[in-house]
Order: sequence, then structure tokens, then C-alpha cells
Amino acid sequence: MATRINALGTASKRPTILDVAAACGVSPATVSNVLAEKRHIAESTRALVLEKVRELGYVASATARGLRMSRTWSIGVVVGDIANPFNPEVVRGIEETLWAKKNSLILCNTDSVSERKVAYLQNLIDKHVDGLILISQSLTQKEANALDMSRLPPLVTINRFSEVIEGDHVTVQNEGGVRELMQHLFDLGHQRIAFIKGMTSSTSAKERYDAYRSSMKKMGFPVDRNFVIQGDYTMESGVEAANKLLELPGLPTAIVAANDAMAIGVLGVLRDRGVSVPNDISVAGFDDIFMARHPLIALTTVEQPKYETGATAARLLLERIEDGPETAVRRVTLDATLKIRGTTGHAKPD
Amino acid sequence: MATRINALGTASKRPTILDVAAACGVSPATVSNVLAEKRHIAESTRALVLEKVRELGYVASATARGLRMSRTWSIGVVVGDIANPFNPEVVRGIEETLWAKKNSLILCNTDSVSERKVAYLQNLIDKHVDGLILISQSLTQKEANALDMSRLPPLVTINRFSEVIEGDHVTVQNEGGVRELMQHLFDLGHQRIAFIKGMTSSTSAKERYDAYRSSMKKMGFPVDRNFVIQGDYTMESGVEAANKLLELPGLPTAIVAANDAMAIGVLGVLRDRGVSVPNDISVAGFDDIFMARHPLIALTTVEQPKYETGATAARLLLERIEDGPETAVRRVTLDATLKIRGTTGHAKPD
DNA sequence: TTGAAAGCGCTAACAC
DNA sequence: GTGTTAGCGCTTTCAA
Repeated sequence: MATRINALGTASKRPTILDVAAACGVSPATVSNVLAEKRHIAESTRALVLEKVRELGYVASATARGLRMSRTWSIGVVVGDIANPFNPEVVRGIEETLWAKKNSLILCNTDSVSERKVAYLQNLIDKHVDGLILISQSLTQKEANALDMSRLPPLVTINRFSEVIEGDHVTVQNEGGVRELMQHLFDLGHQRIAFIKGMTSSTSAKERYDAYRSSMKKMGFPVDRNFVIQGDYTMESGVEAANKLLELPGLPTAIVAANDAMAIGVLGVLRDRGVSVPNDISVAGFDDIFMARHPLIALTTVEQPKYETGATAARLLLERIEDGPETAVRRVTLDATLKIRGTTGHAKPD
Repeated sequence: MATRINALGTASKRPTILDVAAACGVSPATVSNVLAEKRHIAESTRALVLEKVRELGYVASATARGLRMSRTWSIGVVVGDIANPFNPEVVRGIEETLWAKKNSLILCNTDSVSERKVAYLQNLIDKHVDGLILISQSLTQKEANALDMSRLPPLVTINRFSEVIEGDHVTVQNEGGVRELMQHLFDLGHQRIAFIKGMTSSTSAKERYDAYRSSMKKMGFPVDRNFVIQGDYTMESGVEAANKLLELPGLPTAIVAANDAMAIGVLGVLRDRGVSVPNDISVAGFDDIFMARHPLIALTTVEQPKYETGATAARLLLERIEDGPETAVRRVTLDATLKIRGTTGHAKPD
């Protein structure tokens, strides 16, 4: 007859390394060494220790070990908003990689609010995390000054590169991806192409915008000032941008958004206003978030390998923690892939 | 001229409480008490300590304090897959609540694989987290046996209630929500209503299915065996279920899925097959995930307050940690709200 | 091959 | 009001 498990916090005291040592008639140092496989131990004692460890259900206290070794085996992951569809897949990649090396992931949502970011980072530094990963978040000089940077652990940035920080970095081929996308639109006969930008503080947003401009320029197509709208990577800003664009006297034949969330916002507006996609206007994004793939959305976009991005960042961080500050800074740029779906088609003739 | 911040892990040694004490000419205990605001300290020394603390940039080591107080101020959150759109919003709710009380969130993805769940839980127990939250995950007796339950910290379950575990629990009005949804369909003239179930191991899935059956029964409508398909809450299983339903000789006029992910999978299939929604078939889900609200999806569904669900679970857990195992087990059931959108319409006449 | 002992940085009990 | 001291549970020299 099984008894129900009490999950109310009646945890019994755990055995310590002393308990195991006493049970075996050896010193705690020996137990420690058996478990850490550090120095050679007689096979007989080794077996005995292992047996008692299992018998007592002994597990070393991560806290005590952390105090002694000044490590926490935990990594702070700072993200604007975990509910933003781009992020969970990146976080998964990080998490899998950390788990494989027995590190914990401490998740922090900053809401992209500067004060909150600073507070969270300080908290993580104070908590003595072994490393930090910033997803699409960066640090301004001002924010950095507000922090106690002298105690900063190794930090890896994803997507947003900061001049202020000298550290490892993972990003995607933003220019190449957008250029490929633009070429796709040119091939379909588009010339009047609008662009919805991300925040200029984001290097990835800047690169995507630059690639849009240079692609247009290379084709000899003018960039109408009104065709460049400032967004902030949220779906709402995509909605606003679309509304602005639709007010214009001369409509664009295609709208490219610097990320999928904004592009999907645009699609919603066009749908509500009865504008046919891609017959009247083509729409494209960047990221290839989960939602973009659904048949009802079918957004043409540029895929950023999100899981791999996260996994790479975690790998770089773990290696940095291992190797120390001596080895050179590393910047990894992953490939972007154009995904042609249903929202792009031939340009509507004037 | 600003120097760049080195993020490679050249952190300098932090000052300890002894450094502060020495700088002030007081004992470490006094410093500790000033910071903890435990016992009364002369205003003059208090001010001095505070000044030196700021001057040296002293922050107490969470590790040392944790060892001493046997607390970690961190909470393990175990989730099947953070990339599953239901979860991020719940996690946000948890995270905000924990942050307000200075607790950290350790995120764990189990992929809903039993072994992995057990391994993760054991890891969290070993890490001495102060509490645990399981989102839509439960523990079978077998899994529980594989764990060292004697050291289990307080645990709160979300959505999936386990008979095996005696602990606090947060869920939503599953029966009420589905009944309301069914009534909406009945009002539209639907009688041939198919249902895509979740895993029977999930109490919420079971409750939603039961409500479907009892609603049908109450109306005197037969439940065709073929109209009940087993899914697993993933979009893919919704796709499979829709394909099965469309093979049937007599089609249903409406398809209700036990969650939005499956319903959205159904919508994709219907779209691909040229079945008009809601003209030919109505579709509805449960949860009201972000994607369901988009104009191109516009899924009729029952909203589960996800953020609030997470926030409530975190609050219950923190209170449980504070109050200890003595106070009675609490079960909170949040309200579900019917959201009528574009995927439900009048039943197609035979 | 093993043990003894110091100490990681903190808090709490006990003194004064 | 404040100081002294004993650990929390572990790893790691240094000795044997």
C-alpha cells in the first residue's frame, strides 16, 4: 500500500559527509576523494564508501561545496520577455547544454526595462553565478556604470553586440539573410519596399536595416523616407507600423519587418483591413518563429537557428568559465536561411 | 574616455563581512545585524557600517548565508517544454512573484520524458532548492519511488493534480469552461461535436473531457466513439487527429480540442484541405494562448489566466515555505472565460 | 593510501 | 549595544 508523498516541506535532515565517513570508519577526506575521483583510493575502501553513500542516500551539498570552491554551477540567463516567441527556443538550447554539464539556469525577465535589467544583473552578480548570458539585451555604458562591474563573471551576448562589453558573442548572418530576402522580392518585381526597423540600440536590428538599405541602393531603387518605420520588435509595433504605412498616398508593394513578431502584426492589420496578401502586398519577416510556420500565417522569413544560437552561447560560456580570461574573445555567426512561404508573391503592377 | 568592460571573467575578489567589520572597527556580527536589521544598533555605528558597505561595494555571499541558514532562495520550476506556448506566460507569472521576494527561478525542461523529469527533480532536491513548482507535470507513484522523497521541499503543482502527492495546487475551472464552450456550440445548432482529448494522466485533460461528455449527455446527443480522438496537447497531435476525423464517413460539424495547440493544428489541416472554418466545420480550443488571438487564427477558446496561474502558484509556494507544513493544503481554482472568436459559427445543415 | 585540520563567509547563541 | 565564538558541510593542503 503506497503512502502519499508529503510535498509540504517536511524534508528530513540529509546525511553529511561526516555521516558517511563515520559509517565507513574513514575520514571525510577519503569520502570526498572517492566521490570526486581525485586521488587514488584502495579499491576496497572505495567500494565501501560507495555502498554507504547509496545506503544513506548521501548527496554532497552544493552550497557547502560552492562556498569552499567558490563556484555555484549556475548561469544567469537574462531575457527581455520569455513570453516573446523568439526567446523560448533560444532558452531551450541554453538549457540543454547547461544540463549536460550539470549547470543550472537562472531565468530573469527584464521586460527590457533598464532599471530592471541593472537590478537583475546586480542580483545575479551578488548571487555569484558562474556566468551570464544576455539574449537580445545589451548594456549601455550608463547601465554598466550602475553595476559593480569589477565582479562581473564571464558573460556571453546573443544577437545584440555591445561595444561597451568585451566578451564572447553569438549572432546570425543578419546582412546575408536580409540581402537574400531582398533579392527574392526583387525577383518578384518589387521596387517599392517598406521596412520596419528594430531599435537602433540593437546591433542585429541595425544590421538588418543596413542590409535593406544597401540592397535597395544596389538595385538603384530609392528608399522613400516614409517607407521606413521605427518599430521595437513587438507585434504591437508591427500593428502600428502597418497602420502608418496604409495611410500613405502611395502604398508599398512589399513590407519587410526586421523580425517575425512585427511582420505577423502587419499581417493581422492587412487581414482586418481586407488587404490581400500577397496579391496586394507581400510581407516578410526575420527569425522564423514557431508561429510563422503555421499554414494560416505561412510567413516568408529568414530563419535564425534559435536552438543552436542558445546552445552555442552556452557552450562558449562554459568553455570560457573553464579556460579563464586568457583565451581570445570569440564571435560566432550562424547561418541564416531564407524560407519562402505564402506571404510573398509577384509585385502588384501600378 | 570610457574603458570597455571586460566580460571574460576577470572578477576581482569580493570583500567579505570581515573586511567591512575591520574597516569600521566593529565585529562582523554587528555588520551582519545592521544589514539584516535584526537587533537594535546605535545610529552612529549603523551609519558608519552602511557607509563602508557602500564604499567597499560589499554584498553578502548568498552561498555562505545559504550554508549557514540552510536556504538557497531559489525555486525549481519544472516544465515539459518552455517552447510550448502555454508555458512561457505561466513562467512569467512565477518569475515576477519570485523576483518580488528575491528568489531565483531555476528553469528545467523535462521534454515530458519520465527519466529526465526524475533526474531533474533529484538534481533540484540535491541542490537544496527551497521549493518546487511543476507546470502541467505530475509524478506517478513509480517516479516518486525513484526519487529520494524524504528530502522533498515544498512543492506546488499547476494544472495536473496528482493523487500521489499531498501538496498545494493551482488549476482552472476546466469543467465550467468546457461546459460554457459546449453551450455556445449547442446554441449554434451543433450536435455532431468531435473532441480531441489530452493525456489521461493529466487531471486537467480528464476534467475537460468529462465536461465534454456530460454536456453532450445532458443535451441527449450521442457521443460517437470515432469522434473522440486521443491527442497529447501538441500541435502535431492536433494535426493527426484532424486527419483522422476527416477520414470519417460522417463528418462532425464542430471539433473541440482540449487545448489550443491541438486546435490550432486542426485549423492548419482544415486550411490545407480547403475545409472552410467556420462555414463547414467549427473549431474551438482551451487556454487562449497568444497565437489564438491573432486575426488570422482568431480561435474561439476558453481562457485560462496563465500569468495569474503562475503568480498564484509562486505565492502559495512562498507562503508554504514561510509557514511550514502545518497549515492545511490549499487548492486554488481560477476562473475560465469563454472567448468567442472567428472559428465557431452556425452548424452546417446535413 | 589515508587522516587531521584549516578555512570558504556567514549567522546566531551566548556573553558582557 | 556590541563582541566572541562555534559551527553550517565541504575540499584541500600538509603530514604521516
